[in-house]
Formats: sequence, C-alpha cells, structure tokens
Amino acid sequence: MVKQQRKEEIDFSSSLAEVWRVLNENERDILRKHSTIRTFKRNGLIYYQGDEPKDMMCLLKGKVKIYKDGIGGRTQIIRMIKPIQYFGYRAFFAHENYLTNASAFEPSTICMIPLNIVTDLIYGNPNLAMFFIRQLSTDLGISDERTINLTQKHIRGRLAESLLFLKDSYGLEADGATLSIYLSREDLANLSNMTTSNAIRTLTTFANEHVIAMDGKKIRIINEERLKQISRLG
Amino acid sequence: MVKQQRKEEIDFSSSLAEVWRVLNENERDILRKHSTIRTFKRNGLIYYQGDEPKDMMCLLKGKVKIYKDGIGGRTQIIRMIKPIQYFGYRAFFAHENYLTNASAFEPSTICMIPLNIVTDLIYGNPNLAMFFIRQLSTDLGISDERTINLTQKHIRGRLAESLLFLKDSYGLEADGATLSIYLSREDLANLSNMTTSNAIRTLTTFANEHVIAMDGKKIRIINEERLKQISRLG
DNA sequence: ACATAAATATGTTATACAACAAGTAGCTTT
DNA sequence: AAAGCTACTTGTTGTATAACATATTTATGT
Repeated sequence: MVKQQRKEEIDFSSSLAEVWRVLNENERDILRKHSTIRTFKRNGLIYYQGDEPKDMMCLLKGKVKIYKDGIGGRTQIIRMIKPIQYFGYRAFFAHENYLTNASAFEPSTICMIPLNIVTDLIYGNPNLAMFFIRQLSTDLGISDERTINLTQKHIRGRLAESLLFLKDSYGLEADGATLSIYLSREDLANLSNMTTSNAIRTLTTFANEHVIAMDGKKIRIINEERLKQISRLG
Repeated sequence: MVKQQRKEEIDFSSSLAEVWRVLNENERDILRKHSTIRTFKRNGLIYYQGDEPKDMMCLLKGKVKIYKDGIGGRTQIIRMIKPIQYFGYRAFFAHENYLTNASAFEPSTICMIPLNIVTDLIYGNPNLAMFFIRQLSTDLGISDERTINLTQKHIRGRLAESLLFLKDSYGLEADGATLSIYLSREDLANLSNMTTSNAIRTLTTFANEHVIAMDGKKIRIINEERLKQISRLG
C-alpha cells in the first residue's frame, strides 16, 4: 500500500496547529508518541478506494488530491488538500472503508495518527470533538455546493471556477499572477468534470480572450474579475 | 418564515430514539424543556437559504426535501428526510447561514431543538458528539457519491437511481411495489438533475419497457433488478 | 359547474459536449 | 541523433439532452 516510511523530528506545535490548540500537554504527548511521518513521491498513492481507514492524516508539506473512480474509467477529483490540513478520517467515523483514493500531486510529507487514538482523545476532549464536527460540517457544505457547480455550470464556468479554486487554495507565485500549483491538463479536466481535450480547448480560448496566459506549463491569471464573472454566469 | 406553531404532547422516548439513547435522564429533561413542535403543511417552507440556523430539527412525521436554488432558476434536491431523522444543524456547526432550503413534501410534524442547547449537551456528552461526527461523516460520503452519479450517469441511470432511492428511503405500499411517496414530475426531475420534460419522457420509456408502471400519479416498480441494472450502467 | 390554473405529456429544434482521430511538441532512453 | 513515449493540441463528427412549443389532462377556486 505504501512506499516510504521514516520517522523524523517534526515541530508538532506549529504544524498541527488547528488540532494542537485544543489539546492539553498530556494529550499532546499521546499524539507525539503515536504519530508517524511518511513521505510520498509525486503521484504516490496514499490510500486506495476500499482500504480500511486506520490513520488520520495531516499533510505537512506538498499537495494531495482526493478522487473517485467513476463510470467508464472517468475520474473525478473530489477535494484537494493543502499543508496543515487533515484528511482520511471521514470513512472511519462513518464506519466505512474508503470510498475515495488519495494521492500526492507533489512530493509530500504526511503525519499519520492512528484513528483509534484520535477517537480516544475525542471522548476525553469535547473541544476536539467540536473541531471535527465543524470540519465535517464545512466540508459537507462545500460538497453540496460542488454538486451544483459541476452539474449546472457550463464548461467555461466549471474551468474558471477550478482555476480560481486553485488560486485560493495554493496561492500564486512571487509575480502575483502565476498559479503555484502545476496540474496536468488531465487533472484539471478531472477536477472540472470534462474531457482532457475540452480542458485544453477552453484554456486556449481563455488565453485568446486574455483572461489567462500560458507560459509553457504555468498558468498566469491575467483578468481575475473576468474569470470570476465567467464562473458566476455558469 | 414559518406558518404554524403549536405545542403538543409527544412521546420523546420513541420518536427521538437515536439521539435519545445516548442521553441520561437529566439531559433528556433539558431537551424536553426546550423543544417545540411545529407542523407544516404541504409545500410549507421550513427554512430558507440565507436564514440563520437556530434550531436543530427532527422530522417526526411527514417528508421533507432539502434543496438548493442553482443557476438560471434550476433547483437541485440535495437530500430527502424521512421521519426520525435530524437535519438543519450543518450550517450552524460550520458557522454559516443556511446554504439550502428545506420544505415539507407532505404535511409534516417537526421537533425543534435550539442549537445552543444541543451544543451544550455535546460539550457534556462525548457520545452525543460522536453521534454527530458519525452522521456528518456518513452524509459527506453520500454527498460525494452523489456528485459522481449526477455528473457521470446518463438520464436513464439518474432517474433509475432516484426511483430506487425513493423506494429505499420511504418504502413501498401494502402491495409491495407502489412507491409510498408521491413526487411531482418536477421534483423528480430536480432530484435527478434533468428537465421536467425529460423526467416525464424517461418515465414513459421505463413504463413501455415494463420496468415500472404508472397508475395515475402512483409509480409501481415492476422490475427492480432491471432498474438497478439501468442505474449501475449509467 | 364553470373558469382558470397547474401538472402532465409529446413532438421538434438547437446546442453543448463527448468521442474519436490525427498530428505536434517536449521528454527520456539507448 | 534516432527512436519512442507521453503530454498536449486541434479538427471533425455524433449524440445526449436542454430549450422551446403546444396539446391534453388534472386540480383548484369561486
């Protein structure tokens, strides 16, 4: 299931901040003792549809995509994870096996925390419980919103939305315009529910309309307002 | 925002079973004291997109749909509620206003529990916290699954799936074949992400293929296996 | 009972998008 | 440098489904 595994010193106090904040020193100790760090290379599989969920994961470095294999070989990217974000716990709490796949977009470092340890901590600390309730509630709202966007918007709207999403999630490079994540056209298509051909075609159209610019593999957002408008209109 | 409001005696111990089970007598008392019962008539609005969430709701009797207003006047039914199911709490826990609308399909009786009371109980009872974590996790899985079904399946597959969903959720009448929920063709279309015309057309096709039968407004499932097959193939 | 509105039904047209095909550019490997 | 592979690109065709139009049937109100 996994490639590399290796323990190393990490600064829990900063990197696991969100959860960390609600824990006391004793609880933090428990986490420290049971956590492991794993690194994944580009395109490395983190977990697989059908696997039994055992660990909660916190992405420390890198970028991760959560995706589902759909009908006729099609793939839909459900969610993307950025550093200091937790994932991999939904299936466990729902008493299910994983319904999604997770893989690393880029070389990534992930902290693995056994879910039974997390469960114990939840029973002892209502603030931690509330953290999960809030997180799941937020994600459920996003997922419902996404259903509408993917079913009701047209190709241009869906692609524009994906580009804005990538900007908001992973930010821009020093020039203040270039997306700091590189996705293959195929991944971009899988994120936006369209074929690779149409992702390419629509990107070209956007470039011709001077909404974006493409320097080789990199995408620069030229006219964000227009992009938002395209996303809004559908 | 609301039409009717009226207090009446209800049997909490049976009707609120799921949550009830994890509470002690004192906590149950708190719930009893603060709960109100409201009745809604057919098509009555329960809450509205943008409203501030104040109460968690438990549907005691009737049927409720949760839906979103989408692009260009289109509507998507996100979720349907059956008796003794809780809803209306997601937005509160995510610190958001409602992103969805809820309305009664049929005359419905709903128990309203102030969410700040629920929050207090969660802080005091980890089992209640776990109830919500499990529920939200399950719903998130369903929502992600739904995204795939609505985007990747064809019209026939989506409609077949909706019919099976209605059967599983609300069951059949005494004849063991007739769906015990009545949806307008428009609602059925909004549930399946298609136009009303196409919902009608596809129903007619199914009837011609002897997969279902239509007695006026009622829909009878004749060949469930075939329906499952249609749903699976997309 | 009648009028009017709403829901259901069916046919026709328009179009967004997938599917397919064929080619090019940018790499890695030998 | 040639060969091969993969990702990207562009054009063409086919089709699923929305949009529109118009009956017809069924509710609803006065």
